[in-house]
Amino acid sequence: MSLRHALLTALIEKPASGLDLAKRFDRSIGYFWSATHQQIYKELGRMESDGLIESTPEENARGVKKIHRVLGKGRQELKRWVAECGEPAPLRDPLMVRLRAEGAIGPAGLAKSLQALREEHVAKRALYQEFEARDFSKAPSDRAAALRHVVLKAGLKHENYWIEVLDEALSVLAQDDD
Amino acid sequence: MSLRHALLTALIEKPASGLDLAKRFDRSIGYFWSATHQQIYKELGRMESDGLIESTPEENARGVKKIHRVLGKGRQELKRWVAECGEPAPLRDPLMVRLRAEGAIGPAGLAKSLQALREEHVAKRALYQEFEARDFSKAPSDRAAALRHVVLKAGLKHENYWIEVLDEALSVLAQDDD
DNA sequence: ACGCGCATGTAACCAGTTACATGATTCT
DNA sequence: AGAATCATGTAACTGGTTACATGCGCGT
Repeated sequence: MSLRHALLTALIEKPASGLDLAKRFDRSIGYFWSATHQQIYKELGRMESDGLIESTPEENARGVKKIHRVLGKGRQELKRWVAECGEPAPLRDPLMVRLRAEGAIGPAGLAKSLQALREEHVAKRALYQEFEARDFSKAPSDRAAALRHVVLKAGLKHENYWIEVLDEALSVLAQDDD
Repeated sequence: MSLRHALLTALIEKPASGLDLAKRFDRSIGYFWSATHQQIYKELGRMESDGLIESTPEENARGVKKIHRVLGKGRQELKRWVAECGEPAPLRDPLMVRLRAEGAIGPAGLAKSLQALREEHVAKRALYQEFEARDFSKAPSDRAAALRHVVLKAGLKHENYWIEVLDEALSVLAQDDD
């Protein structure tokens, strides 16, 4: 149920249309919670009928831009959810399955695709480093900025985690030039 | 589509019944690809009708234990999938949404639930460390074992990643004793 | 007037979750 | 015979993905 709360957060930061949100998700928020425009429209519709946001103009017309604003009930719901105890998020990682499968059936040409994956993560890390240099080169003044910095640093760590794991995997796979 | 391949891997290691698989998923494989028994049964059915595995006895009777074995076509499919280029896995992490939301609406009592989360990750890390001491105290001999070790080390790194991120978040949240 | 890009949406599908149903075996 | 447990399965639902449909407004 996090899409709803990601949207509430984005709309509190600034009221917007569905497409605006989709674009913003492609940048900042989307780096840790991706969503397509279809999903966003559907959820906005539900949020409106649940009374969490208001959307103007009201009519359901295609092609007409609609602006969505968070209502009191929406803020309340977001606050409730933030404090609620979060599950530990059951891990589900195809790479681990792949490594294990390679172990079970023998060399199958994994290395090449791991190399490609590694490069994507290196690129993403570089991107995050740029963001950090641009937005957080001096210590952030307010709490909200400090929290955004934590989120960005988490992204960086995450990319480093991937790169390290891929390097270890590649060094094992290289031992019998597969 | 990874459940299918996780099951193929597990069944190549050793033919088994649905419940056996569910139990094994609760231990080793499930640490990086969780699945419930319902899901497993459904997927095994599809895999059989796709000709990837054979299941004896054939009849669909409740209560009667069935053993599943991987067929040639199944091995082939697994091999194909292992080599195939893997997507970069679109990140989707509720914690980041929470942090950002806290930034947007102000203190909302996040710290307590982050503490709880942190403890779970510490516990899991300890568990993995036990596994490592037990199974990999001396350098693994064969390739398959080396790959399993890489997977376990990835799990460890992952828990460390979480703990570090949570510590950073907690230190920011602590600054205004929320 | 028509084509293009902006904007909103529907429909069909797939993977995963939760709750529940039912048959077989074993132990007392 | 009854209870516990092993074992397999169905049904309803939710969140997310892919493909497609439709309407408005602007530039040429």
